[in-house]
Amino acid sequence: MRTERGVGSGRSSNQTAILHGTEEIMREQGYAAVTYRSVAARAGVTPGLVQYYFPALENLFIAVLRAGTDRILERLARVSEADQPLRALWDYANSRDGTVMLMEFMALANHRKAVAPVIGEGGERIRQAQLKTLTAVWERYGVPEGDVAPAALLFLMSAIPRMIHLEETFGTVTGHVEAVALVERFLDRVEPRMTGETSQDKTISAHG
Amino acid sequence: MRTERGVGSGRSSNQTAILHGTEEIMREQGYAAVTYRSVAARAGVTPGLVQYYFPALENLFIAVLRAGTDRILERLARVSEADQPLRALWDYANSRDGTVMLMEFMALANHRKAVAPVIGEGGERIRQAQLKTLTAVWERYGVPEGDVAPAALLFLMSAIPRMIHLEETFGTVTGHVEAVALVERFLDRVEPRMTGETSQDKTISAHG
DNA sequence: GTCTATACGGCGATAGAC
DNA sequence: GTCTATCGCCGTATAGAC
Repeated sequence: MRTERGVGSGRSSNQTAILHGTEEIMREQGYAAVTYRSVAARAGVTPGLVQYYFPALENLFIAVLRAGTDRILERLARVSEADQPLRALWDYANSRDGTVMLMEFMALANHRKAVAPVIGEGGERIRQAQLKTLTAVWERYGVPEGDVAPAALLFLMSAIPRMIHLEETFGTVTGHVEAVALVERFLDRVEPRMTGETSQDKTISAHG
Repeated sequence: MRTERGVGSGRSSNQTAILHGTEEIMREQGYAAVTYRSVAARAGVTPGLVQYYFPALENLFIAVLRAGTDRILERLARVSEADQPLRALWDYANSRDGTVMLMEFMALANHRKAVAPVIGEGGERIRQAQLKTLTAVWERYGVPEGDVAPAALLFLMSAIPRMIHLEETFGTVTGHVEAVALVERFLDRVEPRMTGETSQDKTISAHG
C-alpha cells in the first residue's frame, strides 16, 4: 500500500523485518525503546538502513500504526457477521492486545504530533464500521431501548473497557466491576446469551 | 509535606519556582519538553540546582503530580458541599485543565515507571472521596434508579468526558454527543436543574 | 545546605561516501 | 540503495565553591 520510498508497490524483506521488529519492541518494552539502533539490531540490519526507509522515527511509527489499523478493520468485518454482534463488539473492545498498542500510540502521539491525526483517522474508520454494524443490529432487534442511541452505546462499549484497562495499569480500580456489570446487564437484556435456537453456531454465520 | 532533601517541612522559593515552572512547561509544551535545562531557564536557576533538589527527572515529575492531586482533593471537598453534587461532579469531570494534565501524566507514566503508582494512588484517593459524596447523595435522593450503583455512575461520569477529550485530541468524534446526552438526560431525571426553591444559591451551601 | 561547572555516554538527525 | 561519520541535544554523575 504505502511506501516510504519510491520502490514500487511492494515492500522489501528488510522493510517488513523493520516494521515487524518495531511492533515487537513497542509491545514488549514500549515506544520509548524504539530507536534506530534497537530496531536495527532486532531486524538484523544497520541503523542507517532503518533511517533510509524511515527518515524520521515518526515515519516508522506511522507505518506500524497504519498496518495495525488495517488489521483491525479486517477483524471487524468478521465481527459484523457474527451471530451475536453486540457481544462480539464487546469482546473486541475488551481484548487486551489491541488496547495495549492503542494506549502506546496515544502516549506516543503526545510528543510525536504527526502521529495524532493518523490515530484519529483510523479511529473514525473503525468506529464508522462498527456503527454500521450496530445500526443494522438496532433495526433487527427493534430498538430495544428508546433512549440509547447506537452511537452512544458504541462509544460506551469502547470507552469503558479502554479506560478500565488504562486505570488498572496505574492501580485505580474503584467502580470498574460495577461499570462492567452495568453493560453486561444491558447486553443480557437486548441480546440474551444464545442457547442454540436461532441459527447455526457461535461461529461466523452468513445472515448478517 | 514532602521534601526531596532534608530541609525541614517548608520549600525554598527556588523549589517552588522549579515546581511551578515544570508544570507550566508540561501544560504548554508537554512533558517531553521538561529537561533540566528547560526547567532551569524557566525558573531562573541553573540546571545543576534543579538536579540538586530532584536528582532524577522522575522525582521532579512525581513532586508536581502530588501537588496537583492535593489541589484536586481540596477542590472536591468543596464540591461535596454543593447544592447539586451530581452536576458539580459532572462539571469537574468535564473540566479541560485537569484532563490535560492527567493525560500528560498518563503518557509520561508509560516510560517513567515510578510515576504510574503515584497516579493510581492519587486516583484512588480522589475516587473514594467522590464515592463518599455520591453515596450520601444516593441516600438523600432515595436511589433513583434501582440499577445504577453509585460506583458505576461515578466511573462513567469520570471516564466518559476523559475519553471524549482524549479522542477529540486525535480527531475521533463519533458517538461523543450521544454519550454526553445520555448522561445529561440521566442527570435531568435524578437531579433536575435548580429553579431556586430548595436552598440558598447555586454557590456553595453548608447543608452537605 | 545550597549552588555551580564540567565531563560522559547515548540519542535523533544530517551530510555525504561508496 | 546502503552505510558511516559527525553534530548538537539530552540525563546523569561528580568535584568542589560558597
